[in-house]
Amino acid sequence: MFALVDCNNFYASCERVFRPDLNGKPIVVLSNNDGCVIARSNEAKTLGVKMGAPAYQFEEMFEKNNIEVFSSNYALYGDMSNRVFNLVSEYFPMMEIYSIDEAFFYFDDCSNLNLQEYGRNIVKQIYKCTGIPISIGFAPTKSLSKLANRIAKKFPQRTKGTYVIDDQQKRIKALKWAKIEDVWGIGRKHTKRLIDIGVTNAFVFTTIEDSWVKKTMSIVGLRLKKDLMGIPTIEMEDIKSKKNIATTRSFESTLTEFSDIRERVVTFAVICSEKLRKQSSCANSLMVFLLTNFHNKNEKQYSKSIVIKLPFPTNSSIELAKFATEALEKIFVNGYKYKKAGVVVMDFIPIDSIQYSIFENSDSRHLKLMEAVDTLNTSFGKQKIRLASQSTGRVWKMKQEKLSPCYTTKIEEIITIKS
DNA sequence: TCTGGGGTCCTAGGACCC
DNA sequence: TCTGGGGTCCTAGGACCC
Repeated sequence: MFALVDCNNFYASCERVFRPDLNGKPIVVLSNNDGCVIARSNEAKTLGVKMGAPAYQFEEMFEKNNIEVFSSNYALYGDMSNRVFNLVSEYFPMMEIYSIDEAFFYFDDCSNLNLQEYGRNIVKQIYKCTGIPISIGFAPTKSLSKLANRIAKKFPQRTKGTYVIDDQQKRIKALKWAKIEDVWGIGRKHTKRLIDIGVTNAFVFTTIEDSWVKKTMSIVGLRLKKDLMGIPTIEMEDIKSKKNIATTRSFESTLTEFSDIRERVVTFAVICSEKLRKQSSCANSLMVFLLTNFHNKNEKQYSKSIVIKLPFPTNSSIELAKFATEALEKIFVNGYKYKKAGVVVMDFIPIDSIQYSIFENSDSRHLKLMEAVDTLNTSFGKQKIRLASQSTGRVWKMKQEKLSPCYTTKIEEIITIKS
């Protein structure tokens, strides 16, 4: 049996944990730079706030309906996520963290368990210990457990947060209930193609020809079909480390000068290096991209990316910053108003399997230095030690006007209890 | 007149997820 | 004025190899 555990309206729920006065009130959480709505409490959903809505278009509406607005606080959400899944993992033998607010669990034998009761108990315990409401879906395959979870979330009174698909009748009933666009793995493009041939729910999807599915949706679609039919096809994965690491940002305003953009690209490369060192990997290649504002139809558009192969694998901030600058020089063109850039590092190898070369200029000498930099930045705050090519005085900042305290990760911001 | 067959690797782009 | 960021997997086609 698989179980999918998903936190309800996760970011909004995190904001509520230390602000019980917000229970029952509408909350939205905004993306970086306070750009778009990326999370909503149920109350905000009911009021009609759409996922991805640009915040500036809704300011009046937020005000009028007393919607509490937050900038995203990833330190808080990351920490709360760890708390939740550390606790849930005690109930199952196998866990696959799927995202910040979801994880799959698997167990071979649950014949002596009443899953409905087991799940409800977990939901209750997690809420009691962390303050985060979760939902659980049990089913014999991964995609069906996603669907079971959706049902649990949609009918909280009836399900009390847990739904189990454990026989054919329930499976078919659930599939018929699920609109095709809500099925895990079926996005906008496939929805359109499927609706064009009359497939409007998940059940009909499981009845169409394999050959059509394979041709139109590739092997991925076919696997999904089998999985929904109750044949376990999508397996548990043990994710040890990432295959790509990206740091990308929109700028607070448009930039035209090479030096301004270089400053940011260097910082992106440095952040990528830090993330690489955290997972003990070195990158063999690096990509830099640069974009104008594609929302602004009146401006000349430009978008370019470049991948460069590194002469040796590295996770040194100094080396990666240097290569990222070289890459940027190749794609930067004067005369455009740039809005976004990013650095992606790729082709990793574990740090302990690097072959150092006698002849090439490998960077083993940076290892100690980077270690020292990481230690200092951990103790004294992010980016306290920077490269000279990063900005020094005027540090550019994201717009984060509604940031909540880091209740669980900064000692100065911990809650005070008056008794 | 007539021009094989079987691979690998890389890249760009598409589709999806949260 | 203002529109996020970070991932995964798959396929087709080109270049190259023997």
